[in-house]
Amino acid sequence: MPRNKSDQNREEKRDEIVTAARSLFIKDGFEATPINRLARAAGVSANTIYWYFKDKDEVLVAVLDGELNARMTEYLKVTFTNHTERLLWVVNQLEEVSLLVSTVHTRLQSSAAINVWHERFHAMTEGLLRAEMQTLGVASEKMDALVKISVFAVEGLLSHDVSGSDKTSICEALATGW
Amino acid sequence: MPRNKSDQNREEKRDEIVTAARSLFIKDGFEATPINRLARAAGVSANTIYWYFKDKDEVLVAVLDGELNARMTEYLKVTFTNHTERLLWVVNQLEEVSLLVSTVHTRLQSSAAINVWHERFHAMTEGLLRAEMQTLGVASEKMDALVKISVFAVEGLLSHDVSGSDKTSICEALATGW
DNA sequence: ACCTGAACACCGTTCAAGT
DNA sequence: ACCTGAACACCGTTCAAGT
Repeated sequence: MPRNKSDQNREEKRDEIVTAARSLFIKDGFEATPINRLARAAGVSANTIYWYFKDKDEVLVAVLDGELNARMTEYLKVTFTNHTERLLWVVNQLEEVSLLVSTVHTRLQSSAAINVWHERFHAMTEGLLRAEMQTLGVASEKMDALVKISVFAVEGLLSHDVSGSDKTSICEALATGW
Repeated sequence: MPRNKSDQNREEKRDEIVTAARSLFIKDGFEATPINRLARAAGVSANTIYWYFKDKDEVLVAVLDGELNARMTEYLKVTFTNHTERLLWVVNQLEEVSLLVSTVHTRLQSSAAINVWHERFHAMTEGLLRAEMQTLGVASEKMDALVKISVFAVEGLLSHDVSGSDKTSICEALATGW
């Protein structure tokens, strides 16, 4: 059943706002992008954004969903030769949106919407990681701990910008143990 | 040489502000504590705080220094039976000031003062950890990676509140390898 | 339904003026 | 030197009013 014209326009307009938000949030950061500037970039007035989104955090969630989708599509297309390489790929991808990552961790506490998104994201990535590590023969008693350690290490790499060689050796240590 | 009266009063007043800030920042959080409320709790007017501190972040740095000092004094008094126990102790200590921890990671980007403090903190804790792990016979090529992984894992535990049993198994995995 | 200009509430910080 | 009341700048959000 085809959408009516009004609905189409609504989605297009919403998308324009999200597109503008994506580029600004990634380049300048969520906190450094006032609603006013976002509105100007999207070609609407500031309060119009509140017609399409409940609040600024909901705009962020839309951006996050879009980015996650794009990166996941990419991930499924790549073939990795080993686990270290896979972890490094993830780190590099996340580094391109590192401002988004730190904003999520910041707003987690004050925004229920971001909190929910963050939990879903962790559940998903931990699930993928667990499946991958099972094929590598990680002992099942240490599995849960190692999965979380890997996720935390990747997040740490993003927020503490570490040298490239340290990044590599950290991913290697995660992949091969000690 | 004794301080003159004016200097004494200045330090005492400053301390009163820091004491009020410590309790509010830890209980409610830095972001949820407007300068106004802090001023009222300290018994001064809002702008008086700017006579003693350059800005709100500098108040935070004073609180962080005080807390770090207190916890370090405590740390040196405790004797640990193994490395897992030591890591768990650190996690528990940091959990008592978890709002401070997440605020530091948040304000890191926008405040030079917090950034400097954060770097010093990491240098110090990584140094302590490295020394400890050397006595445990960790291979020196993996040392740097393992130190950073441990720090990141501890930070992850704080910001993602994980179950108690997961905490234990993560610290065990960090201490005993995989 | 969709959009806007104007206003509101909040917050960190500064300024002119006092002692 | 120390402190204050008042004001400023900024920002997210809402409201009354338009089409």
